[in-house]
Amino acid sequence: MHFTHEKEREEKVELRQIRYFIEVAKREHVTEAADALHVAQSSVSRQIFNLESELGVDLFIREGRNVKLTPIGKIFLERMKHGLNVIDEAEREVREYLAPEKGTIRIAFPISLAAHTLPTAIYAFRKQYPDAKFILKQARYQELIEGVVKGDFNLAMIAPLPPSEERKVHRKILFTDNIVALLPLHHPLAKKDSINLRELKDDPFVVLPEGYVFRDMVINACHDYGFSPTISFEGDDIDALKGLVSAGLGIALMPEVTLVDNIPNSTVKVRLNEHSVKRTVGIIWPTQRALLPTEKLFFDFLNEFYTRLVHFNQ
Amino acid sequence: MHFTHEKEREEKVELRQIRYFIEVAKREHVTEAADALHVAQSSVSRQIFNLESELGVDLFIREGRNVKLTPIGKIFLERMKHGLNVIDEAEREVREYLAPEKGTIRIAFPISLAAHTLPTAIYAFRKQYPDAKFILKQARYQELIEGVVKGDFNLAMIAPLPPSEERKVHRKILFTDNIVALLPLHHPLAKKDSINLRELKDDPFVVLPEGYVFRDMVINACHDYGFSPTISFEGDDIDALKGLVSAGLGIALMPEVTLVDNIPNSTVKVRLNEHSVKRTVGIIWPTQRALLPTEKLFFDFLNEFYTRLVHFNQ
DNA sequence: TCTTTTTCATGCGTAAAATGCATTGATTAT
DNA sequence: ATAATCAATGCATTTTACGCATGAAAAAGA
Repeated sequence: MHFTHEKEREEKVELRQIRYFIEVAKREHVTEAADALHVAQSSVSRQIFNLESELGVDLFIREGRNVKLTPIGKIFLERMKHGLNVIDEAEREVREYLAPEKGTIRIAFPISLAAHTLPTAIYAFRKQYPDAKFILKQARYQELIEGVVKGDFNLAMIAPLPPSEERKVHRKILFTDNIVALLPLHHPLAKKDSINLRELKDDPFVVLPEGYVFRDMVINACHDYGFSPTISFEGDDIDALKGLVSAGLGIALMPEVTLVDNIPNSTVKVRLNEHSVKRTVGIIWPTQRALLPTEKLFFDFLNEFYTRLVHFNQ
Repeated sequence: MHFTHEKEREEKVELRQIRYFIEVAKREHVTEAADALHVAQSSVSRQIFNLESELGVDLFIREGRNVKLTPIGKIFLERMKHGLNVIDEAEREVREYLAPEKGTIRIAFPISLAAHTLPTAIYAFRKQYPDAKFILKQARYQELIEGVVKGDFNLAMIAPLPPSEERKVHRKILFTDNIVALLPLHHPLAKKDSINLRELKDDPFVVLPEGYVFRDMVINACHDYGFSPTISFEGDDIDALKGLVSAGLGIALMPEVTLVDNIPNSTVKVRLNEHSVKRTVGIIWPTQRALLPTEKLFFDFLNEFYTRLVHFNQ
C-alpha cells in the first residue's frame, strides 16, 4: 500500500522545553519558574519562545508583565503533564530495577490515617528496607481516587474503601477500623465501657465540615439507629474535633486508630455496642499502570503486615 | 558497559535520546538506526551510551558486533514508545489546532476496503478539504483493533465491526455490505441474476488463508445454510481470489464493494438470495484518547457521507 | 588460515544550542 | 513621581551534539 509523507521538520520538541513549559504554566510566572528550575530567567524565556515557534502556536498571552496560558496552552499543558509523567515513571522504574529496596514510594493518604496508621506501617517497612524513601501527600477523599487515576501517585491509603464499582482503580482492604465515641470526661456516659449509639441521640455532635466522607458516615450511622444528630460545631480536621470535645463543646465519633496513643486531655474513648459501625481501611492503585518496583515492595509488605496484624488481634 | 565510577550526572533524559533509543531498539542495529535518523552512527552510539549511564542500567547487551535489548531494555522500550506517543500526539494536536483542515489523518484499514471503499471516502473528503493529508496503513483484522488500543493510529476502518463487548474501542457502523458470489463465466449458474447459497454446495471454493476473519465468515455462512464448503485453493488476498476464480479454479464469496468497478475478466457477480449473508463495515477509535482535530473532521465527514449514501440508495 | 567486511565504540575538532549576565522597555506598586 | 518588578533580547561563554576518522572485535568470505 501507499503512505503519504509528513513534511520533515528539523527542530524537534525536547523534554527540556516541556519541563520549562510546565513550570511556567503552573505558575504563570517566568521568573519564579526559572528559580524553581535553578536556571536564569532569560533561559526559560527563550526556551518558551522556541517551543512556541516550533509548534507555530502561542501558548501564553503576554498581558503587561504577566504571562497567561492560552486555551490551546491549557490543552497542551494537560497532555504534556501526562506525557512527562509516563516518561518519568518509566525512568524511575528502570532506575529502581536493579535495587528496588533503595527506591522511592509515592503514596497519598487521608488526614485520618496521618497520625497513626501510615506512620506505623512506614516505620515497620523501613525496619526491613532502611534505604527506601517516601514521598507522602495528604489529600481529601476524592483527590485520593482522582490522583491515582490521573497518575499523580500510584498508591493511596483510603478509608472507607470506595465501592468496587469504581472501575478506575484497583482496591484492597487492609483492615476494618471501629468507630468509637469520644466524650468529655464529665459526660454522664463517660464511665461506661461501651454504649449504644442511640444513647447519644440528645447530645450535641461535633463533626467534620460538609464534603468530608467521614462526616456523612457519622450522620448516616445515626440515621441507621433512628435519630438525626444535633450538630453543635464543625472542625476542619480530626484534631480540631478532639479539641472541641476536650473543651466540652460536644461529643464526636471517630475511627479508633486516630485515638491510638493519642487520647486528648479531659476526654474519654467509649466503644459502641453496634458492631456494624465501622469503616474499612484499604489501599487503591491504578488499573491502567503498573506499580513501580519499590512501590510493589511496599504494597506486598502492607498486605502481609495487616494480614498478620489482624490475625494477631483475633 | 561497565560502571566502575558511577558518577551522578545532573543531566536529565532528553527526547533525542529516547528517539534514538527507540530506533536502535526496534532494529537492534545502531548503524541502521543512524541511517533512519539521518545522523552519524557515532552520534547515536554516544547518545545510547549517555542514556544508559544516566539511567544506571544497561539497556543493550553487546554481543560481538551486534546489540540486543536486555529484559529491562524491553520494558523501557514499551514505556518510552507510549510516552513519546503521548507527546507526539499532543504536538500534532496543537499544530493542527489553528488549521485542522490542513492537518493529517492517520487511518488503518483491512485489505478488503483498500480498493474501493477507502479511496472513495478519501477522494470525497479531499474535495472538501484539499489540504488534508493522509497516512494510510493496511493491517490485518486483529492488528486494526490492537493498533487503535495501543495508539499506533486513532482511526481504523474495519469489517466486520467487532462485537460491542470489546470495551477497548469505540465503534460505529457506516454501512452494511452484501456478500455476493463470484463465478467463472462458464459456470452453470452464471446467467442467473441471483441464487441460493445452497446451490453452490458442490462447487469448489477459493478462500482466504486461515486466520482471516473473512474466511471464517464464508465458511460459517455455508454452515448456516447446511453444508461444508469444499476448499480447492487459498489466495492471500481478495485480488488473488479473483484471479483464481477467473482461471476457473473455483468459485468465491466476497464483499460486494470489492467488485465495484472491478469485476475480473471471465467472471460474473451473482447476488445471493439470503439477505442475512452480509457484513458490517464501520470505524473504530480509541476509548482512552481523543481524536486529533483533523481526524475528528474526517470522522464527522465519514458519518455524514455514509448516512447520505445509504439514504440515497434506498 | 588469512583477508575483507561489518559493526560498535571512541578521540578529537567543529558546529550548534543552551546558559548567564546585563540591559531594555513596559507595567505595576508605593 | 519614583521605585520595583517582570518578560524579552543582545552578546559572550559554556555546554552539548555532531561528523569524521580510526580502533578493536567479530563475522564472512576466499
